[in-house]
This record gives sequence, C-alpha cells and structure tokens, in this order.
Amino acid sequence: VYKIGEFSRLGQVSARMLRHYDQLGLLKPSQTDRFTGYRYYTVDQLARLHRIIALKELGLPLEQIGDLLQSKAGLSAERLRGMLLMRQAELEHELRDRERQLTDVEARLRQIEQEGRPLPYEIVTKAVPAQVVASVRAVAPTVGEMSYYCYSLYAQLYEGLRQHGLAWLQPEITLYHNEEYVESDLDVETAVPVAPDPMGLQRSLAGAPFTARELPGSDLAAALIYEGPYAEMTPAILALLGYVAAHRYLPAGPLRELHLSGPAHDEQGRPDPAPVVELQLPLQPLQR
Amino acid sequence: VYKIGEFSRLGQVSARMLRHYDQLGLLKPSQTDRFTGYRYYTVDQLARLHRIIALKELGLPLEQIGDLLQSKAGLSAERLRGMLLMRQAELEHELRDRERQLTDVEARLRQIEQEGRPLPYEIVTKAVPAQVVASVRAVAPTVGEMSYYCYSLYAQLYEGLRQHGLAWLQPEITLYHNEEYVESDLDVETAVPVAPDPMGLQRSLAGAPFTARELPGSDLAAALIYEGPYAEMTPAILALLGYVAAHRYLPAGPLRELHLSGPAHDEQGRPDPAPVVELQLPLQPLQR
DNA sequence: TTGCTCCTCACGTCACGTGAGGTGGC
DNA sequence: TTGCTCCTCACGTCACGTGAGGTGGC
Repeated sequence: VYKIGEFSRLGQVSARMLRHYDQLGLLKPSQTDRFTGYRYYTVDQLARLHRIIALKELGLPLEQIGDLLQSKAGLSAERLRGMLLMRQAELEHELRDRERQLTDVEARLRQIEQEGRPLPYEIVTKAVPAQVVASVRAVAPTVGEMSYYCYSLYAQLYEGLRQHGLAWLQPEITLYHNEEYVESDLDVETAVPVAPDPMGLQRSLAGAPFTARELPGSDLAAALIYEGPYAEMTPAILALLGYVAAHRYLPAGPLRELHLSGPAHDEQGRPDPAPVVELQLPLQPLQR
Repeated sequence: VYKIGEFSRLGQVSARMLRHYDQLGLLKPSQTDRFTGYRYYTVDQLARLHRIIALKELGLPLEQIGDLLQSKAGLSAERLRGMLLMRQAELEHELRDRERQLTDVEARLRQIEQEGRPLPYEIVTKAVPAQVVASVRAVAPTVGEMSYYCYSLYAQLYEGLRQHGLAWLQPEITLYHNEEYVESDLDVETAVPVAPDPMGLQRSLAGAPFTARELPGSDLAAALIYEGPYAEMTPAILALLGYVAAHRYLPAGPLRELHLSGPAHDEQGRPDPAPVVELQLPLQPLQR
C-alpha cells in the first residue's frame, strides 16, 4: 500500500493529478484516512491509472474516460468505439487546421525574408452574403481610362436610380469581370446594393440605363482591406491573387471592390480623400 | 461611424469579441460615449480588425498580437518574424502530436474491429530511471522450465545477498535477453534493486554467486501493466511487441518484467496469489 | 408601450500547476 | 526541533459564449 507520493512516482504522474482523478471519481484511493485525509493506493490500482493515462494520451476528455471506466468488467467495446470515432474525426479536423496554419506561417516568413517587411494589409478568408444590386457594365480600353470610366458609370447609375425613384445602400461595389489581371479592355461593372423588391424590380426597370440582379454570396472568399488612393491599389490586388494561388484556391467569380468609406467620388466629382476599400474574391470550396 | 453591432457584422466577428479586444487594448473604439458606454467604430478601424483576425488565424495569442500592434507604423518585421518562428516550431510539434494520436486511435479502432473487444491492458510510453541491481543470469532450455528456473535464480540471488549482508529493494525485475520472442534457450536474468554503494560494491562481491551492475535508464520505453497469473502472460508480451512494431520503434535493450505486487514466490516457494506485473521495453528514440 | 440594441458584471470552459496556510510522523 | 510529506482551498490559464439584470432610442 502506497502513499500518494510513492504511487505518483510509480505511475509517473503528479500527486496533484491523482487528487484530481480522485475528485472526479476516476481513480479513488483504495483507502482514505478519515482523520488526516491521507490517500492510500494499492498496486492493482496501477492498471486503472495506466488505462486513464493511455486514454488521455489519445486526447479523450477525462469525463469520457470516466464514463468508460464506469463499467466494472473491462471497457465496453461499443462505447469506446463511438468515442474513438468521434475523436478520429476531431483529430482529422485539427490536423487540417494546423496544416493550414503552418502553411500560412511559412508563407509569411518567406514573404518577410524576401521583402524585408510584412505586407501593409492582411488577407483573411470569410463568407460574403448574397445581395441585390443595381449595376451598369462597360469595357474600359486601357488601365489609364479606368478611373474616368468608373466615375462616369457610377454617375450614370446614380442618375438612373434617382430617375426611377429607387433608394440605394452603401457600399458601392466595383466588379472586375476579366478572368485574369489585365491592363487593357477591362470589363468592369459598377454596382450599388438596393433593397430586394418583392413587387418585381425587373419589370419596372424596362428601358432603364442599368439592370438589377442578385449578386451571389459565397461561403468562402479571400478578402483584404486596403487604405490609400485608388491609383495605388494594384499591389494589393496582386497580393490577393498571389495568396489565392499559394493556397491552391480557385476563383469563383469576379473580384469585388467595396468602397467602405463611401463613394469613390462625391457629387461634384471630387475623389474620396481617405478611401478604405475591401477587395473580395469569391473562391471555390477546396475538395481534396 | 458604426455602433458595435454594425461594425461586428462588417468585420464578421461577434460584438463580444469587439468588447474583449477593447478591454485588452487591441482595438479601442474610435469613440466611446461617456454616459451610455456605447462604443463607436469607424471604417478605417476595419483594417486593424482584419489584422487582428488574420494573426489570430495563425494561432498567435492575443497578447502577442497586442505587442505587434503597439508599434504605430506597420508591423515590426523583426518581432513578427520572431513570433512566427516560435509559432512554426509549436505547430510542427502539435502536428506530430496529433498525428501520433490519430495513428493510435486508428490502431485501436482496427483492434476492436478485429477482436470484438478492447485489449485488457493499456500500453503507454514513459521514461524509466536507471538503477543499480544485483542479478544472476542463466539460460532456460525450454519455456516449460522458465518458471522453475526463475524461482531458483531468485532464491539463489536472495541467499547470496543475505550471505553478503546486503539489503535489497522492491520490485524484482526479470530481464529477457533474447532479441526476439523465443520458446527455447531463454536467456533470462533475475535482478533486484540495491542501494548504490559509494564504497565500491564490486570489490566486496568477489566470489559472490551474483553480480552488481547499473541497469540503464531509458527516456523512452513502452510499458504495460498486466494482472493475472504469470503462466498466461504471453499475449501481453506479444501485444507489447506488436505495439512497438506498429509504431516503428526499435527496442533498445532487454524486455523487463517488474513484479510490482512483490516477489513471484514467497520464501516457502508459494506463488504470488494476485500478481501485478509491469512489462517495460526500452526503445530507441525515433529519428525521422 | 413594445422590440431592438447596447451596457456591465460574472460564471463556465479543461486539466491541472502553483502557491498559501496548516497538519502529522520520523 | 527540523525536514519531509501530506492535506484543503483557491487562483490562474485562454478567448471568448452565454446568461442575468438593466438602460437608451425609435
């Protein structure tokens, strides 16, 4: 018969753990002194302790281990199997998660080695909701004309909305329909969210200089928040595309540019002095 | 300017998280109403929130993220690099750990499928300490003679110790020196721990029917606790060897059989009525 | 007045490690 | 008497989720 210190050395666990297991009912000492509270263990309890340690090593919570040890004669194969299957699924999920984290950490380390400093923006993945937008679309011949094209497309859009007596919401969303990053013939769409119309928005818009449609949501999108002038946004776009490529994601729709700090130009055509822009790229969920 | 609910929707985080980050100083609202306590955020704080989320996704603790965000102008490449390197090492360790757990869980599931019920003993890995033992060694021609051989070897050992006036400790340890599991010519050594002797144990033992030596420790050993008669221990030994093989470990010394419940036979030669035995197999640390 | 949003505590999570403060046996 | 071991609380861990109980603006 052993005192707690001896038994803890035999079992290679701390005395605190033995007290803890006592408290949880996992491993009651074979005898406890009623006056001093001293716990006394016997050798044959080592087998039970070993079992607890072995199951704990698999990552099972103590409560489940307690359930298993309840049955006096050996473990119930059925219950154990159930717990192992759950733990297996959990482990597979955790493994994928850590692998992704490790990939990301390593990518960032490489990026710092190469550039000498971290990126001035962060890329995260998130879900984006579906919404109804009114929009106009056109092709700008060159990058240099983009700014003017966008400005006039938005002006045209707002003018049309006003004429049709339609209210709109924030933020403006510019969509880039080209499959890849290009510097000429940019297929661009400017959009603003509108309240979904139960009466049938489409019919009332016959002949309008814009269309209404649902901009689909996406459970998975890469997003980046950019602060600075629109003219200098190209590196951010490339960083986002690079991130997506590095993670072997595939785009699932046009790049979206959300003007979070308000319209890119006010009604007098003056540019937003301090733009905050969110770039979103919807992605296909990855199947392995 | 947004209230906490709007801002939380924009950033895809809970309001509770925003309050938490406020409390930790990670992301203070740009303005807080002095009377109602209402928190007000601005769009340009979204970039900071994004950064927090992105770093959190890597598994960095909020406290470290706070350190990084302290520096007003962008992240310090040096500090970030340091944290990423630490996190990388941590992740590699966690990954190895989960992989081991998954392997073990799957092995147990297979075992249940095949046998219909779990093993009646658990195998764990642990460190075993070095100790000084007195021992005698011999070869038993067949398995059938093992029991008698061991009994007489222990009797010879205890007799010799008594004659030399040496005290000994628990537990008896039987060592099996054969490289593999065999059924004839069993090279067996029976040992008991003795106090290490600073005066030079060896010299006083000239002519003794036993030797004293250090039984080396091992940082890694597979161990199993067996309860039952010695004669039925074979399946436990095979299970232990199977475990070691399944994990691609290599043995690093003879199998040890510790008689935890006391000597296998008392002085009248009667066997221990309820033996508790720990089997230990020292292992080579695995290098990949 | 009724919902909605916001607020501030404060508990619970999981398996212990780590004191604090005190007692029993050699 | 001095160490050693044991005891029982109780706090701290990490990043929030989840009430409880209450207030301000449409």
